[in-house]
Amino acid sequence: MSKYLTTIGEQIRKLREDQGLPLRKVAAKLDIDQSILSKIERGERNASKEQIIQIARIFEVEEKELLINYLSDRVLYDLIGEDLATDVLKVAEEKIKYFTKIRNGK
Amino acid sequence: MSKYLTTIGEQIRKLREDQGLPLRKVAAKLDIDQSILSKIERGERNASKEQIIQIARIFEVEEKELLINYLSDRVLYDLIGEDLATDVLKVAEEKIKYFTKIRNGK
DNA sequence: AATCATTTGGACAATATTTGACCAAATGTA
DNA sequence: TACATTTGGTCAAATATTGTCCAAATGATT
Repeated sequence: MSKYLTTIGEQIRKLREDQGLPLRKVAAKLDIDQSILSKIERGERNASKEQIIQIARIFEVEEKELLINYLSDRVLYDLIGEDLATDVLKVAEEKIKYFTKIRNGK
Repeated sequence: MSKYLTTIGEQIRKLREDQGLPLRKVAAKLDIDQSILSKIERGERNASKEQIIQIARIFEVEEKELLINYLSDRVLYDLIGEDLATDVLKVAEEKIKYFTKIRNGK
């Protein structure tokens, strides 16, 4: 079972609540309004990559862990309602393999 | 070897050139300026999903074939410069499986 | 070379989307 | 009740997207 089967928003909310911090405090560190953070946690707004990195620092978790969850959510967002979604991801993987192979000299 | 190891733009250009059509003609059918189509083919601009569907009709190819290439390009665009790209795609696939399972009752 | 068709690049305007502040209402808690 | 926290909605500013238009570059033909 992967540890990523949750949205980035849910993950952030859990981190915050586990530390017993109010939106206000965390939002202040991120230099945004608390209502924006509330919306990010509920998936109503999008966080920027920079904000995700700051959040990783604030809660002292691996940047990578949050980024993977964040980016995979964004990828899925592109595919909302597409029944081709699974095929698309497979092709995307092939392309990445192919292009990185090319980049590293044939 | 997959048939998708090309960008959607390259694929469109190939379809057009194989039929010996100028940008002007195809652009007219799409109701956009030829320079825009030129940019789409070279990956400098993005096509809309509706345009991709029209293009499939114009060249009489499977909508699905173009859409998969189109969407996978968009997915990869989100991941430009990310060395986590492969991990992200794997997690995205897991999430899709997971959520569609949820949707279909448990 | 001259001409004509095609393609490309860049400036520009119009439109749409994103981002965040702000504040009031709702909810939770002591 | 009183206080803290969270949420929902409106608004303005900033940014991104989309397409037109036209001139320059490139390619093909005679």
